[in-house]
Amino acid sequence: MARILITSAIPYINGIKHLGNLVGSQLPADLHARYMRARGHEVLFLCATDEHGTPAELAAKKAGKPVAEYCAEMWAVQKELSDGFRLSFDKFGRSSSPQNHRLTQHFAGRLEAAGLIEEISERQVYSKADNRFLPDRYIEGTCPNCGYDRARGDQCENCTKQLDPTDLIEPRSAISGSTDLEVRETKHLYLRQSQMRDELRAWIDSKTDWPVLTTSIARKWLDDGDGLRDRGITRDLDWGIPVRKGEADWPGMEGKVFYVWFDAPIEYIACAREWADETGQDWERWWRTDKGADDVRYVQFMGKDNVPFHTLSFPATIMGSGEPWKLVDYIKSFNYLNYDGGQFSTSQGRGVFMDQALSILPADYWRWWLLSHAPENSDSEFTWENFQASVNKDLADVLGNLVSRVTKFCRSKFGETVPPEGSYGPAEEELIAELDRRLRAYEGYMDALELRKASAELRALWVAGNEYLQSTAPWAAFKEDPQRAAAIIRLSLNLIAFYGAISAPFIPDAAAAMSRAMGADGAWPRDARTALGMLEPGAAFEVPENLFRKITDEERDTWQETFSGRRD
RNA sequence: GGCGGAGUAGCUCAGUUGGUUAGAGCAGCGGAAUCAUAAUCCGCGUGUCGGGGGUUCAAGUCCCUCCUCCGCUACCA
Repeated sequence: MARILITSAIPYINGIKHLGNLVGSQLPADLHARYMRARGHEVLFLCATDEHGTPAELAAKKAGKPVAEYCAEMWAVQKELSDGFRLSFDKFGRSSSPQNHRLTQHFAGRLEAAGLIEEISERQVYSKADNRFLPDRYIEGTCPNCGYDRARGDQCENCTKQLDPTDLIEPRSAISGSTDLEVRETKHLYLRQSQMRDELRAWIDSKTDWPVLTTSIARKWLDDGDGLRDRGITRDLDWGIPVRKGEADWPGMEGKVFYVWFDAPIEYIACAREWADETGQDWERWWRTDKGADDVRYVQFMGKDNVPFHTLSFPATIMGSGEPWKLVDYIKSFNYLNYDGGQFSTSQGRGVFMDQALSILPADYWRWWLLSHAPENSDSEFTWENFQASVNKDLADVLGNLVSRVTKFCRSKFGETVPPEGSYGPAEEELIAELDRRLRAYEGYMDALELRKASAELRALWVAGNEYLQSTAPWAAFKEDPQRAAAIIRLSLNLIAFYGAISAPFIPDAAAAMSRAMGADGAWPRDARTALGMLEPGAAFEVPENLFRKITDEERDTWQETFSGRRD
């Protein structure tokens, strides 16, 4: 038994996430957490909302609420949705927690003591009307290159030219439209990541088993241009973690807060403290290698856009502290899921969002499709036709119908108890051999975080049940040899319990229904032979409701139309 | 522009260090069965492996070049 620490990239507080966000981090993390728990490992699975930054402030303003109140409400919304998708976090925390305030300030103090913080005076655009400094992308104006009148301060979307806010002609605030802007001097703290370049590179180089996607992005940042650049870790905002040097004030930094990308990853640790404070558990044995965490395996899940922060900035923070914090052991990163020929878009409301998905169909339907089509090797695409086909075929026909035909046949011929008559023969031996072979393959893929292959193997395990049933044909055997039919059905009922156990990481609700109907505990099977002899002959079982319903062509067409456009 | 990923059957995708007739699921066609959510099972794949060139006894798999799509490009998170 091992101890596994799992974190999912923390979703930004600003609004409800779409399925592309879900499949790139939280959902595969949950699959791994559920699987590892089922295999008997001790798991701590953490996630949280990422609450600081300009977008949160603006969203709160738009909603007409104080930002703290807005975040608290949105946290509750996201929590409810993650529960709805059956994400089994041990703690769903908040980056605005007191624990994270203390820890973030602590890290800043340590980094300062280690000489890794530098104060830099810089000039930034300030909007008097908005009473705030404006990040580059919140400044709009006319592009000096192509004349596009809605170019942003960081880049012109029309001609793709990289810009500096001061390049813009007639710059205005993207927030209020005000042109009353001025450049002001402001002081910020920079994390001197460049000092740690060699250390970071050596660490990345040691991770030979990481996905290429992960390491190539990290190396690109290490080597791009003059190499890894220092990074500002403070902002002139009201909402955030006040800049402090550990417990002490930070002269000259009054009124400033830490930048979200500094405090957000630290929330991974703070979240464990939130969990510990609530449950009385020990968080240090998960996070401090001097206090028991040296044998923890730490796995992170994220979309590819988050990789630089998890391979460089956060490790730099941890290494630079000089304290024995646990570093990540494996980073599983994902490409993007596209939506029906284009991108999912939060700003345009294009695609399916978590709340909408659950209002249409239960979590298992989405979990199955998303996990079995996870964008592991390249971007992948969601289409309603594909979704309908997968759900109907895999879940309703192959798995759901198998449960239905077995339990209903048994009820009509033998009653709702496990028939004790008859014994297993060659057909059963053959099935057991195949199930064992496939179970081992399935476990191997799950261990290796090969999601698509794991799902294909699980499906093949379900298919093996149909093949067995088809070839042994208990409905025919019943006419001449009822005992033989009884043995086949007894095995098949055990098979349902077996599937209930091994399917749980993907489709927890249906799997629980299968286990419950068979009176099984859902424990991971040791091997097929043992698993297929688990149910007590003569024991009662229930015929469950159909596990999955099918998606009709009409529904598919309706949904395709509904979600093609704009949300709200 | 730079960096990275991808371009394989109608669709979604697999294809270890180059090696026998390039695979899976879905869809399609034919058949079996009728316990079941008309659900299952069996059989059927002549694909310029994006184009071109090269290395090799042998390339989807290595090298060069071109084309197309996508992502990132660092104070949005």
